[in-house]
Amino acid sequence: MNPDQPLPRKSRSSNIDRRTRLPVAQDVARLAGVSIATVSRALNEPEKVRPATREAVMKAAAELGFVLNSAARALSTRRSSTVGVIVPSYGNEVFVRALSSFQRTMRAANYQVLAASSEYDLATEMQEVSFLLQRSVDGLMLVGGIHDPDLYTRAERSQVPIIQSFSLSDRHYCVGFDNREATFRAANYLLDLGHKRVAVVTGTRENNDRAGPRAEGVRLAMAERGLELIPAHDLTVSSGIVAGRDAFGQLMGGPEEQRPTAIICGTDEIALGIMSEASERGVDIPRSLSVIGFNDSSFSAVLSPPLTTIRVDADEIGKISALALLNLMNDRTMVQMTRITPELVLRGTVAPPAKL
Amino acid sequence: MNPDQPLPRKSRSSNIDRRTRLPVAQDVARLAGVSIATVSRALNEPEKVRPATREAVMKAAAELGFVLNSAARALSTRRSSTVGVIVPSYGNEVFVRALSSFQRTMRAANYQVLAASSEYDLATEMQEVSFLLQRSVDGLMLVGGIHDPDLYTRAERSQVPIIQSFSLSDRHYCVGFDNREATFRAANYLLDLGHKRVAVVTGTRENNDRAGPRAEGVRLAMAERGLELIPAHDLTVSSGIVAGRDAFGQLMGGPEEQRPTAIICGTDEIALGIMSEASERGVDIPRSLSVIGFNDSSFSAVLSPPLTTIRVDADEIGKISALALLNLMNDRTMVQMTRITPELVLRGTVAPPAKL
DNA sequence: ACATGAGTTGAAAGCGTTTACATAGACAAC
DNA sequence: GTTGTCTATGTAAACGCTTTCAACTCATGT
Repeated sequence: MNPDQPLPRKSRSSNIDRRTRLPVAQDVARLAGVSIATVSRALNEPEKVRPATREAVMKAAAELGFVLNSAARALSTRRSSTVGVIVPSYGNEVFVRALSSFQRTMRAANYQVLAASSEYDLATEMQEVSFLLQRSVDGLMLVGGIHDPDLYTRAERSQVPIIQSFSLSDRHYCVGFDNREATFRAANYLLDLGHKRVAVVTGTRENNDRAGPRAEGVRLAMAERGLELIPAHDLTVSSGIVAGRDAFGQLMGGPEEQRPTAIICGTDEIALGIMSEASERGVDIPRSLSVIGFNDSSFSAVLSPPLTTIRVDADEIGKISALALLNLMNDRTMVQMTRITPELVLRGTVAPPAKL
Repeated sequence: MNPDQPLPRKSRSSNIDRRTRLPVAQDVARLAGVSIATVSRALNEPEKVRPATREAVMKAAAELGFVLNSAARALSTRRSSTVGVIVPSYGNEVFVRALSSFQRTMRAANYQVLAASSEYDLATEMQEVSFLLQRSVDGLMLVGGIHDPDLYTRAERSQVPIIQSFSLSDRHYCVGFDNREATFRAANYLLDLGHKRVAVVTGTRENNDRAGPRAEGVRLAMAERGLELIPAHDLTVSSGIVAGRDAFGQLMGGPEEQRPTAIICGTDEIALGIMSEASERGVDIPRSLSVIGFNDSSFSAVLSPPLTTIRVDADEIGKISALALLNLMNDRTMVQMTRITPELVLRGTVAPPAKL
């Protein structure tokens, strides 16, 4: 337009060089009449500077609207005050709840959390972990104990502690519960009521140490009573509500004397799918079919009938995991395993078998 | 133990000084026989270095297991490759969905996302934003257009672009929809069926530009037909399923001729609560009461009866918001407003009023 | 032969903190 | 008065990158 007008000096970065550069510690130091080191101390270790000095610094900082540059801080201290979390999926309410309380706890300790989902895929998870390590997170929370073997190596190399959640392990720090025992107890409850044909349907068991053991628990309980969990009654489906609907079809398709009289589900979503399909096909729950879910999702209590389910305190898992990780990151001693106890919540979807 | 043994030199940071220090660019440079500048270029702008050199660098980097230190990078470039998102709550599936697709899109562009929830509180939101700005996020996604006035000032000061979602604005970049129009259409659908007493129940409307307009839309549709949305039929509740149950009690408590024949809900969770309570009290949906939800949550289609609801494509909102923000952060031109169209999904919870 | 210029590379100056170390006072003990 | 101990502050060197600028290498055109 106007070639006479001198172009603004190109700044170093591609961003516009604003006259209003953000204030840095040096500016605060100048205004407060102290050195930059004192500014840093006043902000990070207030007890180490004389009250009068401290206040001068605080005042100057407030006046300028100064905020510490966290990248510089991270570079200097070699800690990012950031932790990473990888959950299998955001579609499962229980993970979101755990994530949420994990985050709340971390936030209170002045940590930021970077979250990602693996979509139940080990390679994706590894990729996300790489990304997180590159961001030099100070700690990592993972779900379950099955991961890319490289993951542990890499994390250790970067000295990033890992906390495992939702399952137990004797080789890693963990906050979780015994998945097998949970369904074992649920199955026993059904067997006590007289059920003989109990089915189990879970999400994918590949690289998953929650779903597999849940099926195991049922098998075990039945075995103890001389019953067999027949293959047709042991289903692996993709997770989610629609998967539950499909499962119903597969389980209840055969002749009546082969159909299960009760189903234990790996998630409440699957249970909901089964209930929905049952209602559509006119199968009465619980009179003709008992159903037990897992997780006690928010909707479970208000279904009709309300869903009997295995409740897991996800908030607790998230919170304790966070506290544990905080300990680990600060080289404090730390119990290796925290065991959460799932609780069988009796509601309206279980009854004795019809033919009893 | 052994006082003769010299103590290991105390390292600068409190961490243990590992013999296995992580490799830095300098190490790669040395191994590849090039300068550190070339390493940086090979990694960031491969096309600017001769193929042979590039490969030498890559090989050396791989051999050492080198990863860029993102804090150093951020400090140097003044960009963190991190964006922040604040949603009102993780308890609302629709926000989680949007967040998830936002994240996926950002991730593909090599950005990390820091997420937080405001719990529908402006002060909390502002606090989180402060925290995010301190982390020097490059961009911000917020839900709705009502925020602490400081928020915009501070963001602008840091030159952090903001994208608003789930509602529209002519003052800010936004990806959302017309909340009033959405319920307006839903209300008209009910009115066309002959309903005269339509109620509306939403979550908190304070500092919320989604819930308020949703109620507005109903009022407007009724007004156009000479009907009045009476105060007793216009409810604000805390969000969630239990809130829905309460709402049912309040709305259906009065004498029959004052009860609404249809209810439009601000979320599917509220609708679920209402349905649950209705079923418990023996009120037949849809014959005695029609219900319309909002968001089309995953469980809505499998309720019995399946919930008629206003579907909002949260994945789309998340994805487009991310793309928009990416444009903004790269000083690219950008449409100011992207309008998503909600869709009324007809299912089983609406029927003509009983007394027609 | 020489200037021109495009394409590569290296040296070095940041980026904004933290922190080891030095220094300077103040005060007590001798 | 000297010495030593403390405490509060300042100096300056990292931290590990990116990027400007200059230098250098080869073609290429004249």
